[in-house]
Amino acid sequence: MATSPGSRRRGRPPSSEGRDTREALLNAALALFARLGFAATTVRQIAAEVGVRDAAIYAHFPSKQAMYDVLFAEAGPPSWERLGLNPEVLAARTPAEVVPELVRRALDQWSTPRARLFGSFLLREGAGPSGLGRVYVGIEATLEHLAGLFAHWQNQGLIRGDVTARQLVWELFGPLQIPRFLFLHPDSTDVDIATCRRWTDDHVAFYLACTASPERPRP
Amino acid sequence: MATSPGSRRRGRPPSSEGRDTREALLNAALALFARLGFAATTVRQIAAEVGVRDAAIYAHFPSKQAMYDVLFAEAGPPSWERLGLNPEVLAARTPAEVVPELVRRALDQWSTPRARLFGSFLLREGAGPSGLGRVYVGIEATLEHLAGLFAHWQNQGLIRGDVTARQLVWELFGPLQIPRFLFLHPDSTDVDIATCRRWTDDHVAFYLACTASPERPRP
Amino acid sequence: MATSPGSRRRGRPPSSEGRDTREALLNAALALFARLGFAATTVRQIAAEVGVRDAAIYAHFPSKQAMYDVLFAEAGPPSWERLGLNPEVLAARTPAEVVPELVRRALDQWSTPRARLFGSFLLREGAGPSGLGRVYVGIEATLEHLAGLFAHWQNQGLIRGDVTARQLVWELFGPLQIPRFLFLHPDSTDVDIATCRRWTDDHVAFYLACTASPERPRP
Amino acid sequence: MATSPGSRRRGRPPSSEGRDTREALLNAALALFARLGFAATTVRQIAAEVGVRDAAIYAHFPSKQAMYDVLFAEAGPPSWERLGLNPEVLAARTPAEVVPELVRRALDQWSTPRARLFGSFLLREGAGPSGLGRVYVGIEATLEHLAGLFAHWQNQGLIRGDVTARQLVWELFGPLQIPRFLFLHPDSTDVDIATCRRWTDDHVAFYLACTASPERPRP
DNA sequence: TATGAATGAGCCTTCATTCAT
DNA sequence: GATGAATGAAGGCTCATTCAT
Repeated sequence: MATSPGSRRRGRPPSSEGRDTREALLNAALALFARLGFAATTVRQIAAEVGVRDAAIYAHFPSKQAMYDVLFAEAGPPSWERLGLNPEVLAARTPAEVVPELVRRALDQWSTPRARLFGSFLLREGAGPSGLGRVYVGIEATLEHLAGLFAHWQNQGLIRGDVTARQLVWELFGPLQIPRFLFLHPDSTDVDIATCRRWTDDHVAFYLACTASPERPRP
Repeated sequence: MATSPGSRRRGRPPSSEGRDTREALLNAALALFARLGFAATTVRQIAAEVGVRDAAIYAHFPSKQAMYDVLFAEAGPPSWERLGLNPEVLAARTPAEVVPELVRRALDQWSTPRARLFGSFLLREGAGPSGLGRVYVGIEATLEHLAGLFAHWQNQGLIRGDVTARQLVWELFGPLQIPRFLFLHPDSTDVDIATCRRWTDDHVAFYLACTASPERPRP
Repeated sequence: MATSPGSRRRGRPPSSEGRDTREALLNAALALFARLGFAATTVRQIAAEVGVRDAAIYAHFPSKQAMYDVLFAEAGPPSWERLGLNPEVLAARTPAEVVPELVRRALDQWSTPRARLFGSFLLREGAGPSGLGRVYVGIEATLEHLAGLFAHWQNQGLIRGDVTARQLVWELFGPLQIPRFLFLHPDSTDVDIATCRRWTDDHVAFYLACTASPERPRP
Repeated sequence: MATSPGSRRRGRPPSSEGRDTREALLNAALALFARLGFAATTVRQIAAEVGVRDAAIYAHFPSKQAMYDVLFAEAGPPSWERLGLNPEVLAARTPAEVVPELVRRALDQWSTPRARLFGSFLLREGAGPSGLGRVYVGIEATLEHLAGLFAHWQNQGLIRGDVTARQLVWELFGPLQIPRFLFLHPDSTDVDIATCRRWTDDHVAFYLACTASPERPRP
């Protein structure tokens, strides 16, 4: 992955090499922060991964911390909008149809290399307010976004009504987080990802069985 | 917490001071590793926390890494045995009675300062096989230990039988891990701990409602 | 000799200062290794001698050991070629003329500050295979280079023929080594060097008297 | 050679272990100083070689430097007296008989492990006044001791008279020093020692041939 | 006399960063 | 925009030594 450094001549490179050195540096930094942690990652490593010298970094970022900050800001909650799942549309269908798709899409997103990197990155850096806090924000956003949908289903009698809609969402997505972080990390193999999917499928089946409205749906 | 070093004179301290420096160093290291991560923790910090000079560490451990290794080896799965929950005894009671107690005890253990430290420590260091892997081992141990109990309840018709006992255990404890790591970290306040307990209680209530055998218990 | 460091500002020095830091570092290291030995020499001393901070060394060499290795590699046998003594040319002259000149040139070379430094350096570092071994290689090279010349003289009856030519060379140069290392060290004064020359002259006179062919030269 | 430390119980050992810990320490120190040099030798190494802990050294010597000083003081010139060669007695015999014996005895002494250690020790520590200076003192003592003998032979016409007796001694022993230090070091093998002896024998033969009085001995 | 535990100094090296080019 | 050479701070660790036992 790392271009061998030292082969580069000095001075400003032809602009054909593109302006994406900055992007490349960010990617390298993300990968290394996720794998090693911020403190254990050196600017030399980041630069080497991109094939430049460490001093070149300071043409793009004022400091190592600044790279971290940029990444941290990007590491926002997974956007449900980006998932193309419109609650209004979904409301017309039944939980048995929608829930598996919901989970599948979430898993697809969590499985992307970039998401796995961000996940490890957040997990590592600060159990307290910083890292896991960010995960929490993501969860809250999900709850917010989907609670309406589940409430609608409750009103229709398609899903049990004896707990809040928020909790229903949480009971669906909360249990997925452990397999997610356990199996979806930057070094995951295909086997890991498949294992994760199996755990997830089992949970979804259980969830649907549990939450199906106990009484028969009203006519 | 940190005794001020530098005041001590040169040689061996009089035994009247009677402190177990080795243990103290391990505790300080655990706290710092959990809070800052291994790489960001310096041996001088560890030593200062105990009130000795950094060089004194090397009379007890061959290296900083060795301290980590000792801690890592200690950070085993939470022993269910130590929880004083005997499956045979529990089998005589109903899930509605036992499950909340089970969870309460687990939470009690996870809430201890030491467990919170170890949790953060493991979370930080190595998402892949090392840190979270250890968490996974803990989960597996739990599944192993309690699956028999749940199977017994299934046989008695006290709990739904349409999923495996293992999954029943997982559906109980899996969802607790996120609130656990979210709210039970080394810097948790009482509010954090209370919040965690509330999430947990909600889940237990939901779980019991879901898993109660759908057919009425056999007479 | 040491430029005072610490006055320099942070970044790259303006090229107007135009110094070859790498060479300067090697020279300083050689002097210190010779005087104090490798282990007793600190990188800070080396750097200070050159007027830079110790960290600057690592822009030029990967380690202190690497500096040693470079010097050790350089400390090859004194090149007779460099002495400008061509055996073919010398063969036309008599031992009584050539031998004193040979010795004088060797002594001139051994007397240079750099040669004295290398001598002490080699002497210090490893009596066994490393240091003195290198001296031995130098001696062997000399024997090799000059044996032909002495054999030629033997054939002409200009020098005694009852020992091998190799031994004749050795009997000339071997005895010079003790005064050499005794008096030609990095701290030699002019008096030391003069003393060395006196011992040497005495030996040469003795050598010529001894090795003159005992029989009268053939007509 | 090193007893494994750590097996010793604490406190004062039974006096049966003898009072030679001090001697053992000195021997270990000599070996290490010779092999590694003073600076590169640690008190831990010395102690370990003897099977005690480093702190124990300070029950016998006030400092590492003190050990060095004791050794250095011992490293006196090889005593010709100890060789049992009485110049008066030798004077009654011819150079052709005495010289080979003289050299053989010197070589025997230089070949002892202890002498080899002291040799390397002196060679290493201070090319200038300290180490080689000591060697020089040894040489001077030899010259002093034997000059009378050679002068006697000169008077008898048994050996050439055109150089001073002092130089005759020097021309005999000076050339031996290089093979001595080259082949007689602490790690010498039997092959090394044999090689040294061969070089030496060649030199002695050459020396005798050279120094035999050119004129026929007076009747 | 020997040990374990501690100190203070210092060592080699690494790191993030700066600056002239 | 990128580089090489430099800095200052610090980091892990070793060393000689001290002291209570």
